Amino acid sequence: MDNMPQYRKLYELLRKNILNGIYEEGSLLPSENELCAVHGMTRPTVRHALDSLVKDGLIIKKQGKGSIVRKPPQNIGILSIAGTASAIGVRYLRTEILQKPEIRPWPEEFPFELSEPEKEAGCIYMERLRFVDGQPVFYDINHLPNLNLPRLTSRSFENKSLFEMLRKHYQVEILGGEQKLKAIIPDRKIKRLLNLRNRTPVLYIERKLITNKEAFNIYSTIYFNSEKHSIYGSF
Amino acid sequence: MDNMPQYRKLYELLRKNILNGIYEEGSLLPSENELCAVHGMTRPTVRHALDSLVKDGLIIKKQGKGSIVRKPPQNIGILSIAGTASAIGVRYLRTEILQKPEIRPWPEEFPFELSEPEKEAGCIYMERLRFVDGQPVFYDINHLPNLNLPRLTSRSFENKSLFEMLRKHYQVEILGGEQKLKAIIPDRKIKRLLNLRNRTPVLYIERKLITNKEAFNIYSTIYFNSEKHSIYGSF
DNA sequence: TCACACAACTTGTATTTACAAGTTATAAAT
DNA sequence: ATTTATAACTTGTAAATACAAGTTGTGTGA
Repeated sequence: MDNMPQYRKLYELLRKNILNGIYEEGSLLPSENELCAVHGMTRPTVRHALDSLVKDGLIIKKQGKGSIVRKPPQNIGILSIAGTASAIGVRYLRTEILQKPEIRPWPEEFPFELSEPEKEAGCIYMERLRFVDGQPVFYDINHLPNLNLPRLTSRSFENKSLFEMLRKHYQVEILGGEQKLKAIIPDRKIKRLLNLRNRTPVLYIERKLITNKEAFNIYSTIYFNSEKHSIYGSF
Repeated sequence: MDNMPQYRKLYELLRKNILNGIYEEGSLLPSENELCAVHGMTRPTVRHALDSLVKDGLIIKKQGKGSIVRKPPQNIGILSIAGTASAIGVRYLRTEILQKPEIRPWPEEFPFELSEPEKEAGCIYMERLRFVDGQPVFYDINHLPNLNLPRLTSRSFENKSLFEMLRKHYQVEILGGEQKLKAIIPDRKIKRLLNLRNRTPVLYIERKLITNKEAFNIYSTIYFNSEKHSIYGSF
C-alpha cells in the first residue's frame, strides 16, 4: 500500500473524502495548484489523479471554474437496488459472506464459455447474501479466474464489496459485460436463503463482467427477491 | 475539426483504424515512441490519446509489452431476446399491434415523473405483442409524448419496429435510459395475453428511454415470459 | 544443449516549464 | 448606476526530460 504511486494515493484520498461527504456534493474541490502545494506534487500528477475521478464520475471539471463534486448513485456492480421511494443507501445494505473465496476447479456445467487462460488458471469461488433492512434480498454466486490475485482468498471480506476489493488492491476495473435475465420459481435452497413465502417468484440473472485485465472476467449468478425492491439500472 | 487538440486528432485516427479493422484484434498498436515519431508529438500527448482509447475499452495496455487492440465493445444495451441456444434472429420474431398508436391524456397513475412540456403535449399510446416461433413472449405498453410527430398515429406499423420508425422518419435516437426489473406473478389479463400456465412468473420491466430530442422520452412497461427465453443485454 | 545475464525494447511515473482558454470579481470609465 | 476592461484566478494543452519497471530476444558461459 505504501508503494502506491503518488497520483493514486491522492486519488484514493479524494475518492474517500468525496464518498464520505467531506467534500459536499456540488461544491468545488481545491484547485489543482492548491492540491499541488498541499500534497507536494506537480500539476501533471495531480491532474492524473483528477482524471481518474472524472472517469469514475465523481467529479465534473469545468475549465476556468474548477472540479465540481458529484456523488453518483451507489451500485452493486452494474445494477443497483431501488427501493419503493428512491435508491437505497449503503447504510441499509449488509453483506454476509456465505462462502469465503476459495480456489476450486471450474464447475463441469457452466453457463458461460471460458477462454483457455481462464480454464488453466482455475477459479476462485465465493457466495454472498445481501440484506436490506435486515431482510435477505440478494444472493449471488461468483466465479473468477485465479489469475494474479495473490492473497485474495485470505483477505477479510466483511463489510467490503468484492468490486471495491478488486479495484483497490488489484486495479481491476469493470469495462462492460453481458447478462441474461429470467423470472423463476426458486428451488428450496434459494427459498430458504432469501426467506421467501410460498410461490414467490425471484429474478434470476446470469452475468459476465469484462474487466481491464486480459482474460479476467467475473461470472455471477444472482437470485433476487423483487417483492419489495427492484433491480435498477441505467445505461 | 481543424482546431482539435493534437491528442484528440490522434485518438480519432486510431479509433477509426481500430474500428475499421486496420489494426487487427489482438495485435499490438505501434509503440508510443513510434507514434511520437510518426505524428510529430511528444510522449505525454500520445499517452493522452491512448488513455482515451483505454477508457473506451478499445485497447489494453501492458507494461513492457505494448497496447493490445481489443474488439469494439458491444453496443449500449437495449435489451434483446436470447433463446436457449443462441440469439434469436429477427425472422423468428413476429410483432402484433394490439393497440395502434392513438393520442390520449397521460394516465393518472404513472410510474415515471414527467416534465412540464411532456405533460402539456399529451401522449401517444400503443400496445404490442411479440411472438417467437408462434408463441407470445413479450407484451409491451408504450407511452410517448405527442411532440413533433406528424402522422405518427396514421403510419402503418406492421413488421416495423417502433424505434426504427422513430429513427428513420423523425430522427429520434436513443441516448440512454433507466429501467427497473421485477419478477412477478402476472394477473389474469397478462396470463391470457402471454398464454401462460398457472403460476408461471413473468419478468416485469418499467423502462424510460432518453432520446436526442428535448423532453422526448419513451416510457415502456414490459411483461416477458422467460420460461423458454431470456432477456439478454450487453453494456 | 541449457541456463543465465544482459541489452534493447516496451509502458509507468514524475518533474519542470510554458502558454492557451474559460470564469469571475474588481476597478475604472461612461 | 451601468457598462466595460482588466487582473487574477481556474482548467486545458503541450513540450522536453529523466528514470523506474516489466517483457523479450540474444548471446555468452557452463
